[in-house]
Amino acid sequence: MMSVTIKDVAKNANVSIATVSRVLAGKKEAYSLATEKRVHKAIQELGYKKNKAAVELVTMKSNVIAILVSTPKTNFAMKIIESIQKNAYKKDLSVIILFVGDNDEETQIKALNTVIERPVKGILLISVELCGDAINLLKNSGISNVFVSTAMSKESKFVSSDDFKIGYEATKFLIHKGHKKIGLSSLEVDKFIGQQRVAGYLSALKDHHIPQNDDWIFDGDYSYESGVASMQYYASQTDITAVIGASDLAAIGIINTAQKLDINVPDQLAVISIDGTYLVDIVSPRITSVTQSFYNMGETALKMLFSKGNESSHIYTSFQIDERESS
Amino acid sequence: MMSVTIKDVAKNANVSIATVSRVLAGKKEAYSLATEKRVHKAIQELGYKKNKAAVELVTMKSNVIAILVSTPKTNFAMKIIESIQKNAYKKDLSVIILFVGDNDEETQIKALNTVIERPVKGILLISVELCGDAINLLKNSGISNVFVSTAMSKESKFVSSDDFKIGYEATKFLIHKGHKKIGLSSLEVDKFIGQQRVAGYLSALKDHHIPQNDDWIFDGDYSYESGVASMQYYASQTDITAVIGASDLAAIGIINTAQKLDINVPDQLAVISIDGTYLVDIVSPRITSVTQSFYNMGETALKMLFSKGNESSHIYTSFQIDERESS
DNA sequence: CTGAAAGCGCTTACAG
DNA sequence: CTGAAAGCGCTTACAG
Repeated sequence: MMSVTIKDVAKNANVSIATVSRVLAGKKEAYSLATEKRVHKAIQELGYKKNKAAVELVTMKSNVIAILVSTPKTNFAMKIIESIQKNAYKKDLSVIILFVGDNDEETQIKALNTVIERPVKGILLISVELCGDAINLLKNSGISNVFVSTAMSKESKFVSSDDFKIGYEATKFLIHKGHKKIGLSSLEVDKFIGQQRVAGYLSALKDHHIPQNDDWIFDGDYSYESGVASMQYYASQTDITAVIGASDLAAIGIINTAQKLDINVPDQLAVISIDGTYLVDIVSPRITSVTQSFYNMGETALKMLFSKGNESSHIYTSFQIDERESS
Repeated sequence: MMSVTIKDVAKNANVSIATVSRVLAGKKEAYSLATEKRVHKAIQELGYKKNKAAVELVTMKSNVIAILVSTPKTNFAMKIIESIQKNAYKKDLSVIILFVGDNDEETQIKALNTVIERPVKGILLISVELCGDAINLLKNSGISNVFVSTAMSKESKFVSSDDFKIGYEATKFLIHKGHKKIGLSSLEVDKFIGQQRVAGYLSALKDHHIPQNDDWIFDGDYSYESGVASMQYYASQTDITAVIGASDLAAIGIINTAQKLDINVPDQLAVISIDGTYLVDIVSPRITSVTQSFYNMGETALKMLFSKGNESSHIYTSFQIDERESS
């Protein structure tokens, strides 16, 4: 199928292609009303669509932004994507989405190459920690980029919650409820976010003069299964009375396993989750959560992508604690 | 930042740009090993990346496929997208994702225009019913397309579950459990999928000589809230003993509301959901479901997109009933 | 095995 | 207000 080009429109409207291009671009001063009408009529008649590839080639830029997102173990990434998508749409930006493995250098490099091969306007990376070579590739590309939800290194732009503060506030909340033996479950303790939350957790304990216990911190991957495993462990090896689930799904795993073990939530075990997606409201008991503002996160990331200046600006989006039935 | 082009590589490797192009394309017969090595070395040194926009312009095709997906009310679309994404990745295809309103002609047209403006290889439409003008736009574009999860009209390619059969089998399952008063909740009764499921439901009742009752069918939109509303209605206006939730979320809404009303699931009310995503396993009671094969659906859709021939081929992916605790 | 050249569909100074 | 022309970075017959 031969598609209709700017030439066909020009011929039909009896003007030059330059004029058609100007009308298309809306350079008002550059053509008469009569011309404009003829061109629009021709476009209508022929069903003409601009060829973006040609435009991108000649202008060396595009209105495409790329999202790299790690294959979901949790469910919040979708919310961020939705937010980015909606806001991008308003600004006439197209969105390319690529899933990458979280610690998989090969897919990271491949995805980045795919993206860099076209003149994308910017790259958003949602909860992916980039491997060494991938970081260099991204830097050398010179393409504006923002890390979302996961803070990378100090030299990159990122928007996320303040995970230290999340760890601190979640812990403080449980302490104020009278708990002294508090678990911290299912986070990746050797990754940036995990470290921040652990640090915040420990800091809260310390500030309240509560002794810490390494056995209370359960390494995991934010998944439901990880929550299940942690609860089995906690029940058999510890005497905690409260636990912070590092994600909603992990918290649900904890609660379901507790119920199976005849441990009443919240009476025998208080649970608070981190994330606060719709899941916390549809399970029973409804889960008290540290609720992150994912929608705002996506919106902010998009703004940062186009903001001039500081290449290492960090923005923390707000979070709040929503008390429900599990604590 | 001036990026490096094929010219730079040619100069560095001391060959023509035609040769560089051939090496890049891997046309083995067309260059010597020595040349190949020099070119690859130059590419390495300069950090050259092909400009996709130029390639697309000259070849008039791309390896981009577009996904239009309706703004999620349910949670299964993500599974389909994940599947498409993974399989596309293997075939070196990039994926553009656009969210569109379900009955929103404006966003549908805008999204389609965005997509058609570049030489995309194909368009996948996940659970979106296209409005009239949008349908024409898609057809006239001449771009290969497949509807996923929602069957459109008979003239388009689609892959989905057989929703008549789903309605039939879900109903039969409950009948075999001894139920005669069976609700069908939260589906859009005036859309294609809803109609199919209703028809299957009625057919199963008829085949088993069970009288139908219009009051048992509750119009909705597959959402959690819709499930909640239906249960309030059923409890006050009907005496059903079993109900089919049109999505997992709807079923969860039904169950949570039943519990609030002191109606025991499954003893006083049996519940079966349609979808069978991970949600059915993390709530309590775990929900018996008609489990659709979303992963397979995405995979199949991608294959259909590139299959020659029949422009109106339909493929039904399989489903199964998984009995759990809610029935 | 290799290169010169045409051409893909646009945009944008430049000249009028 | 308008057009002729150069050029974006590639691919691919064509000719050798």
